[in-house]
Amino acid sequence: MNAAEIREFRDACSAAGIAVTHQRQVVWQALRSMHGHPSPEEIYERVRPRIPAISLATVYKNIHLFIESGMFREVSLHHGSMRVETNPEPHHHLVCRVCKSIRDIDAETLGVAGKPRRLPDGFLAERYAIDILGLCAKCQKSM
Amino acid sequence: MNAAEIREFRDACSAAGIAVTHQRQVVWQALRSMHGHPSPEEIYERVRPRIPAISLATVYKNIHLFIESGMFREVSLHHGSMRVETNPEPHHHLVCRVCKSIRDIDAETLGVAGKPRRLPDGFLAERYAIDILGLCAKCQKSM
DNA sequence: CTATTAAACGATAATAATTATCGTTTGTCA
DNA sequence: TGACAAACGATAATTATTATCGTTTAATAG
Ligand SMILES: [Mn+2]
Ligand SMILES: [Mn+2]
Ligand SMILES: [Zn+2]
Ligand SMILES: [Zn+2]
Repeated sequence: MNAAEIREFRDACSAAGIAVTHQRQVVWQALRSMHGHPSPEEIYERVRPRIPAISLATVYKNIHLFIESGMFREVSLHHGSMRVETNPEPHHHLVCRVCKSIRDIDAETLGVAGKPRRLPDGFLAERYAIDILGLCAKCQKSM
Repeated sequence: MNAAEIREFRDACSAAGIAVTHQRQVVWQALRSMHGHPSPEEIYERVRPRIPAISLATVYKNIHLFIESGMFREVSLHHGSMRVETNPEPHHHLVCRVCKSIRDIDAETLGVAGKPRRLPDGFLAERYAIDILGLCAKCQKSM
């Protein structure tokens, strides 16, 4: 809305090497104005009042560009389908953001321990699931 | 395959209040024999040589039953669609396994800190994503 | 060891999320 | 002010998952 925000958006686009389009800016501002963890559909519904003719595909394309360029992040990586854990031992995961591989790592090797005291809003913790996001050795080489 | 495993499967079924069927047992054994984090399709392909007539739907149904009854777990909860993070601050999440709500929690409140030293296989860590899985206050009451 | 009955199964249609295609429009840059 | 690649909208296609429904099977009571 304001000038500083528009400048920030333009700078982010040029840093990412993408064009400054009206649709892109409105999607970006919608995300800026939203709280929580919206789905593409929810973002679409937020954008539609401003650009009634926008396509859901455009929203998807721009979300992906924003994530690739680091302007926003995904809450958790999608693997395309559900995955079943076959390792019954308590452990955590190394997840590669490029090839999406998942490797087990036990809490000891990881060096984080200890359940917390009390959680906000009376949340009852049953399990800690730590994903370390990054690059596997193979994907580091191919860059 | 062996008697002890079959006994374990039968006990788990009766504890879960579900019938002992041939298909169910083969899916269970397939999961037992697999490593890593297989998808329903991969489990299906593993089961097919033993029961060529099995339906993919049956594999899905049994995976869900196994997860509901605690015989296996999902690698990470599915929210049905991708979610975009709107909070630019580093933080973690409280995820309710019943209503699938996601609440932000900052690392400080959580009381876990510290990047680890070196990760196995040359994995390059870029970000820690901690999901605390459990029950939100509302879902605790409705039980 | 049967008969009853609810649960489970297989086939397949339906749904939901996401991606691909393609002709048209619009930024970018010289 | 063009030329051209990038982006857009419409929509078809794909993928993952779930629902439906007629048939088969496991549980169990007698
Ligand atoms: Mn694992
Ligand atoms: Mn968050
Ligand atoms: Zn990788
Ligand atoms: Zn809940």
